[in-house]
Amino acid sequence: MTVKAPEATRARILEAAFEEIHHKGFQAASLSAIVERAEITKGALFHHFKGKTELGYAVVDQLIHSPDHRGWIEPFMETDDPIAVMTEVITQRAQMLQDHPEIIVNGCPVNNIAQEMAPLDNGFRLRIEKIYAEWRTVLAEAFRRGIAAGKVRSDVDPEVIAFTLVSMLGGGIGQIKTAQSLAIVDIAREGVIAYVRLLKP
Amino acid sequence: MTVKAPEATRARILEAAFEEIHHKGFQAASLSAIVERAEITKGALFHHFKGKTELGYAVVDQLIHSPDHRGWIEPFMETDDPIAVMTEVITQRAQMLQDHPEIIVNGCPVNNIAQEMAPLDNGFRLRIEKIYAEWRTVLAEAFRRGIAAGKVRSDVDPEVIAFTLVSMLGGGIGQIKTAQSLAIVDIAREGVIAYVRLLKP
DNA sequence: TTGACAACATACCAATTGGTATGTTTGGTG
DNA sequence: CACCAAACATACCAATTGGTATGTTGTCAA
Repeated sequence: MTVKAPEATRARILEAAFEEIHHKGFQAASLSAIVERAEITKGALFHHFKGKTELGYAVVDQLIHSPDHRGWIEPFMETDDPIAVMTEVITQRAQMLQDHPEIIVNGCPVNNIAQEMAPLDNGFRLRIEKIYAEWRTVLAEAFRRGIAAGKVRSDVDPEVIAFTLVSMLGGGIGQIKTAQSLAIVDIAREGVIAYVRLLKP
Repeated sequence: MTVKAPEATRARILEAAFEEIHHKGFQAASLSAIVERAEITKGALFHHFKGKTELGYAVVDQLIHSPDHRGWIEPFMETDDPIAVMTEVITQRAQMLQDHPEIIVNGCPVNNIAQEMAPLDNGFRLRIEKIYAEWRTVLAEAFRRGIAAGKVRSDVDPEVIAFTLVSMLGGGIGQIKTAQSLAIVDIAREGVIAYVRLLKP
């Protein structure tokens, strides 16, 4: 690193921190390991971030914009047929797990840090809650439109469905991570599809 | 501790370790803190357990027998109406959360350590998988009996339902822990009840 | 061209970690 | 009663942790 490029350096630190945290968890993540992974020094790290906690916050703040997470949100933002969209999305994601088993082993980054840090630090908790709240809101509104369009049963509460779906996906990843078998990915996918299927009028 | 009572001492260590791990996670759990909490010394701890990992294994092994966890399993072991039983159990548990907000903040011990340690250590992973596998099996068999008894739709796969319910509960606790609001407990309960309701013939 | 400040690097720090070596005490057995 | 292994206690260890103090280097405005 002879060239000075603060934005690029910051991005590399964030990337290295994200991977270290994704693999080890936040508390077990080592700043020395992050520094090594980013091929910089502690001087650079502490120049860009006040401390480990602030670095963690920055990582979480960037999670909400990650393509991986947006893929769960944006397909539902305009549709009035969330059942069809969810079936598509879950099928595509399950397929992706076959090729990239990394998620099967290490789980969803958002879910991981949520489970670990939400009870321990309010800064983390509020940031993660923001992510989940947006997710639930988008899903709920999609199902509301679905009901209005007659494509979803009208005797269900959209917000309850949204919460349940987020639970199902987060908990599913957790079980997959624990089982570490490809067979259980199919079961997880079928579970979600069967659920939304039951929501048809 | 002047009196020597190895079994009692071991139990106290396990209890202290359980609480420390439940609050901080396994990796962040400090043996010194556990020693302090159990009001013993490191000599006693390392006399009873080979090291931190073995202690963690022992804690997980005991989780499967905890009354809190058995309460999710045993009610389904004989019934042929799992929908009614789940509605009962979830209602009772949601009520319990109102009085004991500790779980709302710190989450389900099994779920916590599963998320944290399953990817990092195969010893943990296998032990946790055993817990989940038993849970899924009992639920699946209950729903199989339910189908045979005509109390559950026959066009659903019991194993898929079992997996989905475990996902829903684990993920639900995760969201509750992040949201830390009592209102969301109601939504979580309604989500589970609405789901099993849809499974009626 | 030259400051001057941001962007880094190096070398260190006290505190804490899991673990160990070496005790001392206790309760049961011969 | 003697004694001996099990059940603890005390004091320590090297390694690692997040963090800091003090540099050096590059870049851009004046």
